[in-house]
Amino acid sequence: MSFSERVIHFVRQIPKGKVASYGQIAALAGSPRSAITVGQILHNQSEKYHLPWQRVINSRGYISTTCLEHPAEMQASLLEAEGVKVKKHDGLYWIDLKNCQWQKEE
DNA sequence: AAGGTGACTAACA
DNA sequence: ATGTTAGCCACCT
Repeated sequence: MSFSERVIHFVRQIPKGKVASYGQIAALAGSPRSAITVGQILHNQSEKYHLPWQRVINSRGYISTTCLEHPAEMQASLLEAEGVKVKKHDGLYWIDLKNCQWQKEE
């Protein structure tokens, strides 16, 4: 099972209404320093694997996509549609991790 | 197959 | 406290 497959596996486990950070997923997938790679995988694989890519954000709770095909505003509305409170501050979207971050149970 | 890259982070200045 | 920098490492070309 490759790293990307594990990433996909865990991203799919993020419950509706919650979010996780790239680092969090990377750690679950067994490579804590590969947060940025998680982003690459989501960028490339989200469509073909039907992933809830919008539930993965950076460690500060900000939406950090720079991808034109999947802009931050799209991600924000997807999250809002799931019940996640997305706030906007100076053109940046952010989520209160204290309330919305996914805590995976062991 | 090798090297560049980035939807990240944590550590500095 | 905020802005910048330098590691990171699996993915894609």
